Amino acid sequence: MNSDTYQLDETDRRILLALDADPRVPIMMLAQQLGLARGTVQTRLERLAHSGALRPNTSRILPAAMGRGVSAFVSAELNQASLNEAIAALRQIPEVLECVAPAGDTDLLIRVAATDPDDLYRVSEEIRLCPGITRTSTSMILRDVIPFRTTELLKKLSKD
Amino acid sequence: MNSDTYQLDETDRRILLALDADPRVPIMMLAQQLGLARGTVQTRLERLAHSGALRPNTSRILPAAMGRGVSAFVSAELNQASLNEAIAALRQIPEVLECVAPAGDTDLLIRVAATDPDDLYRVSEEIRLCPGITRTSTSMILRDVIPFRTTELLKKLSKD
DNA sequence: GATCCACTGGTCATTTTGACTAAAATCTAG
DNA sequence: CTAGATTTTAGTCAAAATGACCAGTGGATC
Repeated sequence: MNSDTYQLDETDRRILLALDADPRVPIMMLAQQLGLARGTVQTRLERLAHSGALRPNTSRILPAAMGRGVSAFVSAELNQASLNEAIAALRQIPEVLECVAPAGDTDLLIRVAATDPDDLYRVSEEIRLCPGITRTSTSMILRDVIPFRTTELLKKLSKD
Repeated sequence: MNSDTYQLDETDRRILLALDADPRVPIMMLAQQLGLARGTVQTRLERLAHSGALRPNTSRILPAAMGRGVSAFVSAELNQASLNEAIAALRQIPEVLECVAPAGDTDLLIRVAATDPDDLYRVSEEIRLCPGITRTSTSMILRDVIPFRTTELLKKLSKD
């Protein structure tokens, strides 16, 4: 099963929404809250976990609590022949929180966290030195306006 | 207590790292794995939860499992006088997964999820019509190269 | 030397878990 | 419409985990 094929139904969505409020809530409470049998919730949760419909888990720690209060996006252009090496190298850099490949001039958009502007400079240098990367451009994140969420989308699905 | 002041110690990091593997693991198992008394882990977990060091929880569901297989970044320029209205309007759009304010020409960088390119167009239109937003530019995400993670950073802290 | 603090290792009653049932309800296809 | 498949329910069980306690220990700080 993979995320491309598995589609959530209303029950899945309700479970996930409830889990949104507290990810460690006991299954029994969930079942009560949702008016489902415990076994149902238990089965659904197992199915979800194995379905590939969930993002890989990451501790919910804020970079700021690790002294990494300075975040930025680094856009990188690269020699596309060495894409895979570049990615492998980026994966080794702990300050790289995330990386996506967008369409357009920017080949890779990399999210990083640093302790201060100086450290940010160091990290972006480290990225620029990754094999295949030809150019980078760094843009500090001034404010986290809407933190990542899927809740609203889940709610929307439930409505229609 | 807030995320700016609270700093993790080695024990916190070990707990978070263990929680990384399985966010719903029982406290008792955690304590065993880490060689700590149960009470200690219990206290730490409570403290973490109230410290503001954790990101707001979001269900780990992948947009793709909600039929939102098409992701994109929408960069928006705006009349900065109406920043707050713009943000409030964006928050209402379920397809908006995240939004940050970077330094530079782009005032807001908005991450969206859509069902297909057509839907993506609709969403970016919706964003363009938000109060104060003067210009948008949409760039599809071709590949999620490194999914969001803080694990490596946590590990790095533990090393030095 | 006294005080504070976090951690330990222990208790307790209560709740939750995982792994099972069998029966009812719901879906699906011929 | 009906037979078969699948899900959900509601129930069981022993084992484990929970939250809320406790007194005792060891390290810092004053």
